[in-house]
Amino acid sequence: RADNDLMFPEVAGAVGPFNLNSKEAALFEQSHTQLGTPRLLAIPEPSSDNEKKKVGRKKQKHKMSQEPGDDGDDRTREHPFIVTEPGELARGKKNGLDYLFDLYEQCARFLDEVQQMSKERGEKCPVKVTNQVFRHAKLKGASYINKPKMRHYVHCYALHCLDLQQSNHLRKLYKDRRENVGAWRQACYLPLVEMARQNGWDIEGVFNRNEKLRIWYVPTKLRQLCHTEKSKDSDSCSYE
Amino acid sequence: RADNDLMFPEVAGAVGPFNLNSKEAALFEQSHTQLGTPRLLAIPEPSSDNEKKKVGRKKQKHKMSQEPGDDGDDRTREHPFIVTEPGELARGKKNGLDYLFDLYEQCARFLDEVQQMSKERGEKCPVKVTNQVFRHAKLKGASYINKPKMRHYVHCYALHCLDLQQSNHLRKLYKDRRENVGAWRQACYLPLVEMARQNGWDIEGVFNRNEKLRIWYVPTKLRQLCHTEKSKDSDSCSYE
DNA sequence: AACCCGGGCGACCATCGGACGCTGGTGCC
DNA sequence: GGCACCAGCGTCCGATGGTCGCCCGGGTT
Repeated sequence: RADNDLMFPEVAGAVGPFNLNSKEAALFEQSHTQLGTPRLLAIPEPSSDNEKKKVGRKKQKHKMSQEPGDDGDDRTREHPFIVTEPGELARGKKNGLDYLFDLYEQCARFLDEVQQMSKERGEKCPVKVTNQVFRHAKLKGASYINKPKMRHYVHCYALHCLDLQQSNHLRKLYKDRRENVGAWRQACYLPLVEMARQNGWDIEGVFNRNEKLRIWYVPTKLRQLCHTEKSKDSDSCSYE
Repeated sequence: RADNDLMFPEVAGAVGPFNLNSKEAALFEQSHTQLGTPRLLAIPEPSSDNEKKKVGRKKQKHKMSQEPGDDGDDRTREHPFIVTEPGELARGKKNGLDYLFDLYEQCARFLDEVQQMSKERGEKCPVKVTNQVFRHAKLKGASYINKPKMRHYVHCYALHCLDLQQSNHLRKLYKDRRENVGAWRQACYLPLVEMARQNGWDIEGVFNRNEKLRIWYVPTKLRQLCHTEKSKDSDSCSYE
């Protein structure tokens, strides 16, 4: 039959079910490039996992089979973030904000790779940091990157990209006040809402116009804040 | 607690679960504007349903409760398309290609509306014709628009947008040869692949550069064809 | 050592983009 | 009227964007 979309006989067979996208066949992933450690993890503030790098030990499965006397270093969970000022190294079992922001740059790099690959394979080419990118990052060994975390702090990174000055001030302020990360994170919204106001409330546009931000989805909460602020604005002056 | 993302007390309550997006609350939809019939359905070639417009009768449910002697006019399925040349009205219980292409323009209009609405509500604003747009079209009474159909013929519409001349020629050719719609549809791929070749195989870019096409996803089949043709190109000259 | 605070991220969910193939409309004989 | 063709579109499916809250790490007492 000629239909069922199998046109171009020479093509049909060759192209058919050949999308490695969704599983990213380990073949392609394991190899070389090693983005994770040499350049990237080294740059910012690796209080995280390369303190001693006891390499991968067995993954403890809920209190079972844990050598006694060895409380290991194969941490599963990343150390929590604390508010640090720019250039400051986090003390103790914590990670600083420079490290947090570097994670976003790493993701951008992983996105680049995914884009390159999908172009070579003739697949849909992602424009944003998608699930596929997180999966790719994991396969490349960047297990410290995960979706919920990255999405959680996107707007903090946004402020960092859009107004480094103000972002740095806020970090210093919240550090000196000994506020926790959650409080700092919340505080990052306000300056962004102000920026949106100055850009006709087009927060989407604000993101898209910035080279580094373009690849990140605007967080729902930020969009909502902009929306309600806009409404309050136009409420309070009853003309127009 | 201050976290759990409920910051800005005055905002939290007001904004919370107020996304009408996914159901499009009939309230907002039923009303006015009536895109469907007056301007749009009237323009092209409504061999479709307004021949007599016996308004909505009961939807027959698989041979049950059908007034005898009344084999009604409440057609469920649209009349199939036939290959028509530009300006030609389809004869009999068929629809012509001008009508098909108009459906795409209607979708663009529905997308506009959805974008307007989502901007007003501070929701994510779709850039492409998404499920939401099809749902909106249906709610607005354009029941003759549906996703599988529109996706099926996207590349035909693409040719129509990108090279009207060639599209028209192809239509005439296939009409004169008395080819069926499926054959014409298949034939539409080739000129597009050629266009992609002339644009560095960037079919995505070809779509995005065209005002009307930008809102449509590049069909998988077309992307795959471009990919395999590209491979054949570079195979056949062994240098580089 | 025990406790409690805070936040990392596993895992879930609604919805998405995408596709297949059944159903039945349609024209021909 | 009956049949064979073929295409419309209901309906499914894997994967996506987005989120919640459990679990436990870590600092404090």
